[in-house]
Amino acid sequence: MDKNFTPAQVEEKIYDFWEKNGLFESHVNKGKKPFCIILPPPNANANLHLGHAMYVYEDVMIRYHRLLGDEVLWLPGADHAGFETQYVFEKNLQKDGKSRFDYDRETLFKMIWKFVMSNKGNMEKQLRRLGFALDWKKQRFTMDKAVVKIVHETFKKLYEKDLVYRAVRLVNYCTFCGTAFSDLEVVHKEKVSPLYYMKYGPFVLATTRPETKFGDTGLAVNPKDKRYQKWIGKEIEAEGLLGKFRIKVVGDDSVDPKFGTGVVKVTPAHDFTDFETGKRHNLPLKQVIGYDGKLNHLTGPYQGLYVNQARKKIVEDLKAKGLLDKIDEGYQNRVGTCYKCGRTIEPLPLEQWYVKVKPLADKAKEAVEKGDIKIYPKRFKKILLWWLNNFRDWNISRQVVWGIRIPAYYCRSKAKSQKSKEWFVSVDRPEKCQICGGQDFEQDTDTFDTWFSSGQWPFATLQTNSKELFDYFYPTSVMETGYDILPWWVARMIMLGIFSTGKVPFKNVFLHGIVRDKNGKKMSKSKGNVINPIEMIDKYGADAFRASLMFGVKEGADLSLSDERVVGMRNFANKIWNIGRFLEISQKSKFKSQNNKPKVKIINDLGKEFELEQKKYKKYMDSYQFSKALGSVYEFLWHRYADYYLEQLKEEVLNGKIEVLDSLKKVYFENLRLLHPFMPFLTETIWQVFHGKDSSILAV
RNA sequence: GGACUCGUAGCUCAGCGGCUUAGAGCGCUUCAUUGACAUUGAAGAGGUCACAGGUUCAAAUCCUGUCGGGUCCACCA
Repeated sequence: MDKNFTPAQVEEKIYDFWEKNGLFESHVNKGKKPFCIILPPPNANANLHLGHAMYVYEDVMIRYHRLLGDEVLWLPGADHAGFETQYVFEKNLQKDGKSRFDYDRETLFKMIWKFVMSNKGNMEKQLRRLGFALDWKKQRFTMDKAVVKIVHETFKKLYEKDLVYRAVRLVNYCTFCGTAFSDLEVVHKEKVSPLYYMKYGPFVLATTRPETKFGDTGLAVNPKDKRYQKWIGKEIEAEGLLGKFRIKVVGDDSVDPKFGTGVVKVTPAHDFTDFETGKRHNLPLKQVIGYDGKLNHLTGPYQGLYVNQARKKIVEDLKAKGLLDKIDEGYQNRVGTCYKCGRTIEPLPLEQWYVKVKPLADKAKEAVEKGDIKIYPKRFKKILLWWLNNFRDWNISRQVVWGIRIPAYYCRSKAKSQKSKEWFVSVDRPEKCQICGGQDFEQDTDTFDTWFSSGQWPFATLQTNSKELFDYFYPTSVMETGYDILPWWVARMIMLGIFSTGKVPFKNVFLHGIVRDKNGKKMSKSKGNVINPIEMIDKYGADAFRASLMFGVKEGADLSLSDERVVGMRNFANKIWNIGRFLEISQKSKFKSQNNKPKVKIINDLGKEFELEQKKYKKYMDSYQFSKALGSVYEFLWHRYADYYLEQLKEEVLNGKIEVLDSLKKVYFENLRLLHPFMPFLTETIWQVFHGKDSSILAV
């Protein structure tokens, strides 16, 4: 053995050895206890980041259970990540001076497919570098034909059970990204928005969005507000920028008499609250802003202006016409922005597919409350239940090319004759219209929200492998992922999993924290504090890097990563290596006969202490306290075994007391097995030094 | 406005189903060392456990409040 452990020399070889010998593979084995984790599929559009490295928690569980002798499956995969990927791809196009509008749908799709496939390969290589014991033969991609089929079937089943519907509502639309989003993709930001007090006939009313005034179809006051009661139900006449207009006044409880002047303009097509108010009072929807973010033909001279330009111009014109009462410049409110590009979200009316969430959430809630699914750390249970209680219906339509196209169709000839589309849902493209016999179908051009497909991941991956595999491993044992996607992914997997299979998708949820920089700051490209996991592996080895993500970290808490942390673990790895080296050198040395008695008591103490360590370790591992498990091995091997016992027994071993050496070796090997889930490359390398190149610590 | 979380050694953090001198990693100080390892060993310095009350024989640990970070959610136009 060399003086130091050099990870770069062994990691690739060892991983190949594992993979070639099928040590990560799993089979249906009724005689053994199944243990299964589905890897959260990384997006196939970029390199792995530290969030993915945190899946090391899964590898720890997987390898631990393999060593326990369970039948273990860790199933890898990749997510096409619809909008996200298209966004990344468009950024690349931009560098070449192109945009998505330069290509037709099919060409664009093909280009992205190619892009994704090359990224996917790269991503898989990187997962291997982390040492993950994944069963590659069973890997899946969310765009695999068989997976897509399942997604289609789920959609159809939801539709048939009346849990999916199509409706015109206001959606969260990003006019830059060109698509609608679900509520979760909207980030509310605190902003200073001037509050404009405009004159509306006999009233003055306050608004932050004067440019939507052309879409006003009513005014609202609180019915209890004595100042305005007499106007309720009447139409008023007012002077506007496009001349005189008449507008109806309604009474609505949602109006706060203390805000502004107590009078609100109702713009049902461009404000979520107003949309609801409008519905209550039958006010028409008048859309004056287009999906391109510009004012439309209903706005006279303002047509063609972007919202911000229009606002400026309109305020000027209002002033000029004496229609502006005052401006409160310091007003603060929260504005919805696009989580991706950061621009203001425009609420716009659009017809979309919605999942009726409540019935699904109720079942999910029951499963969580009953304990069919356990959540670790337990504080997240409350948060999950909060979400399940507060989800609104889920818009799953995305105006994006890259994704699973929604299998909904309408018959063109029928649509023409009836002037309205009647949608129907079909897993495969229909051949003939069942009503008019027509064959000219138009498929919905939208694709599914990525989370709609990834929400089906646990059962889709298993079912597309084989029925036997599904029956054996489902519900899976643990879902391990970052707490930041609890509502996006975990909650939806539970809802869709129960809906589709009648069973929970996993029995336990373990959530890890976010990796931050050494000062506890969030990593971001703009701050320049992003750490690349692969670079850390190159520098210190995969084992040291992996251990540094867990050592001394409370489960579910955020982690501050620094080089110093990894160095500490690199040193630990080297220490373990050198214990092995010492034992190896000792066993090679010639044994001289000895007269003095071996130090029996110390050896017995070592044995006892090891037993205690083993018990602690097991307790920690079985209760998801992996950091403590690692800590107990660290403490024992370094500070007890090496610093104390080895120092005491060193001379005897070097002088050839073979029974002492054997006891030391026994405890050492056992500890290698305890450490293996955390530091697989190191422990396997040492194992093979003592047990032969063809042996594996995993195959004992 | 609601919820969650954190405030412990110079730094990053454990400990928090109450009980001995409050811990780790890194950093720092002194010493040691030519055959396991300087990616080492030994010894050590360093903390009013944010603050104020309360419960208790006993609190960093439980409760209440205050201050200060962080995060998530929320249709105040």
